[in-house]
Amino acid sequence: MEPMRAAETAAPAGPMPTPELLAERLLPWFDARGRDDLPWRRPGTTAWGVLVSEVMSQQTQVARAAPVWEAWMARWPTPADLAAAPTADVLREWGRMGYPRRALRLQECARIVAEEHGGVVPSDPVELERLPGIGVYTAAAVAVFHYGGRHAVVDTNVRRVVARLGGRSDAGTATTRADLTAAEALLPADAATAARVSVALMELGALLCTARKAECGDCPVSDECGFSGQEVPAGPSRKRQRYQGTNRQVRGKVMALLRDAEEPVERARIDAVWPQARMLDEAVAQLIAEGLIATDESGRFELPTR
DNA sequence: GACCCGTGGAA
DNA sequence: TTTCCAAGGGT
Repeated sequence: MEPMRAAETAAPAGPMPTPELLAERLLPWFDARGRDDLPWRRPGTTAWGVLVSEVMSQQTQVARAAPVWEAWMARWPTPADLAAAPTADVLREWGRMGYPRRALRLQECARIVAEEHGGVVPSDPVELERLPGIGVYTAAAVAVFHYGGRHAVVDTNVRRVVARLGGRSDAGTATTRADLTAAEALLPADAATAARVSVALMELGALLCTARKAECGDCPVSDECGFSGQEVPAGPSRKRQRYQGTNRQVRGKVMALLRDAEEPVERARIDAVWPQARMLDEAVAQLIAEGLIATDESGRFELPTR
C-alpha cells in the first residue's frame, strides 16, 4: 500500500475544536447573523427546490441565484413540470447565471426523478450522485439540508474554514477525501445539530472567513482557530483560468445571441459575434453536440426546441 | 490532478 | 480598470 499522502495534505497543522465546542460557538452566531433572506431556506421548501438551489449555486453567487430560483420554482414547481418544459425555455430562464450546461443537466435530473423515482428526490447521497450534475457536494447538501441526514457538506467555504481552523492558510483547489474526513470529524453526533453546523460553517466562510479576508475579530470560533489573527496571503490562491479570448467566451456570446433572439437566426448573425471563424466553428459544433443549441429545417440556429 | 465549462459582483 | 472568485461537476 502506498502511504496516504492526501490525508497528510489536509491534516490540521494544529489542534481542532471538539464538535461540541464548535457547535456551541457556531450555532448561536448563525442564529443571530446568518442570512435569513435566502428563499430556499424558507420552511416548506421541497427536496426538489433544495436540489435546484444547490445546482444554481454551483460557481454562481447565491445572491445572483436567488431571484432566478424564485421565478424558476414558480414556473416549474416539480420535477415533472421541468421535465415537460421546452429546453429553450429552460435555458432562457437560466438567463445569465453562467455554465448553461447546468441547466441542461438539471432538466435531465428532472426527467430521471420524474420517470425513474416517481417524482421523489432520493435522500441517499450515493443515489443522488448518480444524477447528472450532482456531485459529492450537491448530493450531501440535499441529503443534509432537506432530509436531515448526517453527512459532511464540503464546499469551498467549508474547505477554507476547516483549513484555517487547523492552522493552514491554503485549502487546496478541489475537495479531497481528506477534506471530507476533516469535516466529518467536526460534526456532532446528532444529525439535526450536525446539519446546522454544516450550514453555519458555509455561512461563516461566505460572510466572515472569506477567501480575501478573515474577519477574526467578529468570528465566533476565533478562540479555537489556528489561523486567528493572521492575514490572508496576498495574490491568487490558485492558478486561474483565463477567460478573454477563449472558447468559453465564444460559447457565451453565441448562447447570449440565441437566448435573446425571438426567432431562429441566420449563420451570418452568428458569425458577427466573433472575428475568428475557426474558433466560432469549433464553439458552434460543441454547443450543438452538447445539446445547448440546434438548427431548424432551413439551417438557422436556435435554442433546442425540446 | 489538471483542465474545461460563463457571468458578474466586489474590491 | 483589472483582478479575483463564487454553496462545483465532468472528463
